[in-house]
Amino acid sequence: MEERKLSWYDQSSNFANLLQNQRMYTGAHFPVSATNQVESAASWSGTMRRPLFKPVELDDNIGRDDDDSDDSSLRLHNESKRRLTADQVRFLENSFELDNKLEPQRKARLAKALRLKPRQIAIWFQNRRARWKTKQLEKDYEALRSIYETLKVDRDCLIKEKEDLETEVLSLTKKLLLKERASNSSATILDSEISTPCVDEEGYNSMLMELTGSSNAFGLDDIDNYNSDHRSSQIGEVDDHAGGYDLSLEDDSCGYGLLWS
DNA sequence: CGCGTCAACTGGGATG
DNA sequence: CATCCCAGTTGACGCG
Repeated sequence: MEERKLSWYDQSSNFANLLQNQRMYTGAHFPVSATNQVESAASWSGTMRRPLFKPVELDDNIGRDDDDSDDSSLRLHNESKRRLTADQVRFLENSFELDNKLEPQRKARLAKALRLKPRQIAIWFQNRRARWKTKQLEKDYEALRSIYETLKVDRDCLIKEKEDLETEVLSLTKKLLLKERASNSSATILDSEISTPCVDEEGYNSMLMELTGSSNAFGLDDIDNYNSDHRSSQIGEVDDHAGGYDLSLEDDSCGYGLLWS
């Protein structure tokens, strides 16, 4: 026990000495409130609102570093599970901030200074680590949840953007096909005098029917597939529409899904 | 009285 | 084997 050689240690029933030692021990600075600890250390239960630990007799600790000796007498026989004083807790908190692990020497030192049993110091540090871990998990969870929410919003925006782009692609493809077919079909109709009656008001409906008949040449199958995958509701709508024309191309009516949508 | 908090315990794994 | 740590639990206590 090298601490015994230190002058502060023999007077360790007071916080000021221990505070000094902690500064030396870690080189860290304590908050200003540490002085309050020193002052209030004089009266153990001065500001307490409920029953507190009766300070352990110093003799109980001397020469006994072992945790598990006869601490069972601590509970159940005595009035068990009394809270530590605010000053004790504050001091332990400071110590915990410096280092959340507890070496035997430090444990003994704290125990003497706070008039607690080493076992109590160890238990306090264990419980404190558990509380810290719980809080840390909560923080991590919140951080992850925040990231998740952000990513979700981004994802939804991207999906919407993708859908808009796909719609635009389809629209442009349709226009392109119609344009190409229009330039071809005018010549075709003139040449071969197609007899199929095309009752159209807007002109391009007839071209659509022709387009359907030779869809492969224009890659319409791909678009049909897309429609059957993604636009089934629209296809139904188109089918109703197409039925009105009494087409002989019913089996390929999917082709209109794209064009009518 | 239910609930939350906290000191203390238990049991098991890790380590030297 | 002694010791430490951790996860889970218990029991006392205070509060709304």
